[in-house]
Amino acid sequence: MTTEEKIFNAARKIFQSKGFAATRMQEIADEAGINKAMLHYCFKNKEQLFEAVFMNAFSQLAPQINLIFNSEDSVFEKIQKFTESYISFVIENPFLPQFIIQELNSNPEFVQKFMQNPNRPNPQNLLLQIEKEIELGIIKPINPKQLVLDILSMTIFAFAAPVMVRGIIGLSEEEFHTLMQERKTHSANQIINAIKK
Amino acid sequence: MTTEEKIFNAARKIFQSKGFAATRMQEIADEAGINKAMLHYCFKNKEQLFEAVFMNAFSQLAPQINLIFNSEDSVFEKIQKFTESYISFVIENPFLPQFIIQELNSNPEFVQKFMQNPNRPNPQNLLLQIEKEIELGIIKPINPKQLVLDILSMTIFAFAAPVMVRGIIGLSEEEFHTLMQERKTHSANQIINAIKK
DNA sequence: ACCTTTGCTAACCATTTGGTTAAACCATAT
DNA sequence: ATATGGTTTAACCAAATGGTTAGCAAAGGT
Repeated sequence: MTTEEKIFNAARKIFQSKGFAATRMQEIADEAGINKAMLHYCFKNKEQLFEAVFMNAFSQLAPQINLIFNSEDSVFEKIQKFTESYISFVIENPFLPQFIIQELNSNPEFVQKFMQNPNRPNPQNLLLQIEKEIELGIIKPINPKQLVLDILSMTIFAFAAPVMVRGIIGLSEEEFHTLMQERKTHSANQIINAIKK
Repeated sequence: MTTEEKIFNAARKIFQSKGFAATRMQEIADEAGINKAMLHYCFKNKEQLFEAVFMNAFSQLAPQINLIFNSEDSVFEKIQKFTESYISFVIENPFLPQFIIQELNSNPEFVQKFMQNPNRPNPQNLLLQIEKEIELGIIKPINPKQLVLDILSMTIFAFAAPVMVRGIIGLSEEEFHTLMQERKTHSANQIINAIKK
């Protein structure tokens, strides 16, 4: 592993658990097992190191989201495949959603950087497909944007606010994990039940 | 308005938009129009000032959540009333959800302080009621905890990750606001459609 | 009138923090 | 062997930051 990789991995670990403002460059250096000056040798400054981590995280998640938006499946199949693969993915990377959401909230100008990314999530196809299936009588008449938001909400929320969810519902770490496994199919079933005629 | 109130309001504004780590005591003092020393005259330190703001925010939200958990309504009615009143409330206080979620995530030990709060959200009643209505054949057989999580997800997510949602779906601030108005009834309808027999 | 308490501020302090510098190290080419 | 160029570090620096101090000013009690 190159020094740059060591730094990047350390930075990812610290940034993702503490956020940008609460992260100290010294802590990243310690975690990477190198001198603080080395950070600035490989990455110009804190902002640039953070941006590298952030863009990497987002480029891991974005393709997952695009899976649902751009395939040949029906809307129902897309919903099933998306919840299944998205939840499986974030169970392995539980810090990703809250990291991205938190930094996006406190740094809204970042949004424009994604919109330039070719991998950016683009719901145009899916929105049109939903309209079409409504006309065909497959789906109940609803606002397609609401449906897309439903899908995102049902899959992402628990990972965006795990501490709150566990606190309110009263779940141990293990019970939470079990609930998330079950959620892969549950959330798809709920959404499909709600919209199918 | 007393000086203490001026400080508290300034602190709320800054903390809620930037989070604990990124907030500077000097910025709070400027916002309040007083000297930095005055902050420490009224509040012991940054942590204690933050905790006052945080607890206040949570005590505004918690009763809303309890509304759904402890009334005499049926589950369907509870869902309708909860989405309606909760979304109306957070439209007026849009920073609250992301503030609470963010600080809870980066400070999980706070959870225990709520659990001592008498107003804490307690879903026991609702969970039992859901089980009962399943037995009565009113609701399809599902895991009651999943249903509670569905309700929270569908109502809160858009306010927890507004920047992400607007970025992905592609909404102006105004379109987002309209979508949230519509969401008061949409989310309840979706959930009820999904579970009613 | 005089003292005490309370509200408030300018100036100051110690520490932390992001970032720099100059020198050391080390592999490779000559 | 020696020079060269990239890699790494200890030591350092300036600015920012949370917090303190000493004292002023006004209100109230005696």
